[in-house]
Amino acid sequence: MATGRTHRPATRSRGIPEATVARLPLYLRALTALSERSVPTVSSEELAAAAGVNSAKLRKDFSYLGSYGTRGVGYDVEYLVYQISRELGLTQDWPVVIVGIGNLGAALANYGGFASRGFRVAALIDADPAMAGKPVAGLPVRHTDELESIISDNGVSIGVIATPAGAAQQVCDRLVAAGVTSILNFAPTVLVVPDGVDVRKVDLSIELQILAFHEQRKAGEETAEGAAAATPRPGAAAAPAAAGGRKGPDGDVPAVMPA
Amino acid sequence: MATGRTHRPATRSRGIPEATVARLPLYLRALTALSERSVPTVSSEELAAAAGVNSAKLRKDFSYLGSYGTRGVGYDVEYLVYQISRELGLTQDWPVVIVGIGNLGAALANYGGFASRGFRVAALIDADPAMAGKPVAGLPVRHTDELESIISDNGVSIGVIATPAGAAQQVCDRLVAAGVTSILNFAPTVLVVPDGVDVRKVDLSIELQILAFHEQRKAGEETAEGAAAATPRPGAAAAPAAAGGRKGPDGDVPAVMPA
DNA sequence: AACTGTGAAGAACTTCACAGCA
DNA sequence: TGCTGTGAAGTTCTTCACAGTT
Repeated sequence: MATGRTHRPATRSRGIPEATVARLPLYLRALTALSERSVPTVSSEELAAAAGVNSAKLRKDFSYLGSYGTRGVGYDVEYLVYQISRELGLTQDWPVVIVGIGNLGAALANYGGFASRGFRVAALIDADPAMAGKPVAGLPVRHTDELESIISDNGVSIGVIATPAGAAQQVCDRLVAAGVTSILNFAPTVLVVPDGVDVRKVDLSIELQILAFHEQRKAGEETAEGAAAATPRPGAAAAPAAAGGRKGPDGDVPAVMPA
Repeated sequence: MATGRTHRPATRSRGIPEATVARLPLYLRALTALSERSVPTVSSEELAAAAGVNSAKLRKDFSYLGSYGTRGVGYDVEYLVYQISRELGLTQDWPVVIVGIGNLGAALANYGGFASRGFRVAALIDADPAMAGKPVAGLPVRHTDELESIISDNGVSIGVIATPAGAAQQVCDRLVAAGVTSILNFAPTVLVVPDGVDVRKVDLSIELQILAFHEQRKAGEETAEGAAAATPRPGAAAAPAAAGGRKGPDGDVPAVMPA
């Protein structure tokens, strides 16, 4: 999903399809679980089931990485864990900064899934002076003034934005100027970044809206099938006092940090 | 991205492509912003820029909904807000429950983006008896024992799971048994659900891993191309004893709720 | 016999480019 | 003239089905 502007033409190098890259972390998780249970090998069928995809897709995905399996047997779990980790760049340490330590930022700081996969939270940054120094997840919150020095001192290239929408672009600009080239954005805004910078977006409200769409469909099917209020075609302006109500400040995202 | 098992063949009805549905919330957000600034109409070009997509795609997307624009002019903002809201099912009220009130669950409960789009948090549920009654985001946390009655009393059909991985499937089963048919899963597990139930997955660690992949590529290109070390490459670490190391409990997700 | 690796067919999605309407 | 709506072409992703290997 969303990799805003700047998504390199996916060409160059021995390109692995984007869709495949997006599934590698899934396989890695399933494999890690098997590894912990000391399972030595898996078939594409079993692993696919554990990862929630179908086996043909999994085999095709792996074929882009190389021939890491053994016909008639399956894949060596440990070996595959290593190969996928390497392909994803998880065999190295990635220092990360989280900007915006509100509810969400704090949740992210406490999230255990980062450390276990090569990501190290280098610093937590917030614009609220009152937060400065306060420990969150064992790290003292630093003030936004220090953003640039933190980034360069730690060689940070990945930034996580968990500020309110209004502050996101500004924070993004500073991160990029300081040398960050990959951004994970939780703020409900489209970030504009220069070429060469990757942005991925996670939007809680969007996911719910997609669910609502399907939910509505289900409800519709039950009653529909037959008749009743079909879609009121636009034609004229029909739409009642429409749009009304959908106003008001967009609230979105908790966190501190005044624009 | 991820809609685990059970993703209805997308057929039936006057099917809107899944990819289009996933973008409607994006358009809706951009339109809402325009609406707040009292902008009466937009061209596909302008709206596309605001939503971060290209205009041809936007026009194609809208063409699946109907002909809501005016040639030579553009789209009526208010009218389009209404049509998209209706299509997404946001003109009705969706009661939602959040299960697992740890850091993440609390962040979700405080998230303003829900209420402003037709989602109402009907209840916060946690397995920790010590949490029961404690107010979070203005709502008292309820104990898991009450899960079934809360769902049926409020006619909840959408559930959000923010528990640790170990508890997710169990919670999911109970939600489904109680009547929930759409689930937004933040736990790093593949949920198994019966047909007819939709699952969407949001995985913080996966997004970071995808960024790391691209980041690694960039680093590789720089040196490859020939010249000096620009971006301060992250910590070495090589990946010696191969596969080893990647062990240890998967920690993941904060939150309470013992398995 | 069991299971991988992969060409080839098919489906979904995106982009082009232009006809058509206000 | 300006901009939408959409067939058609192009691209990416998925699935099939089977040859190849242990």
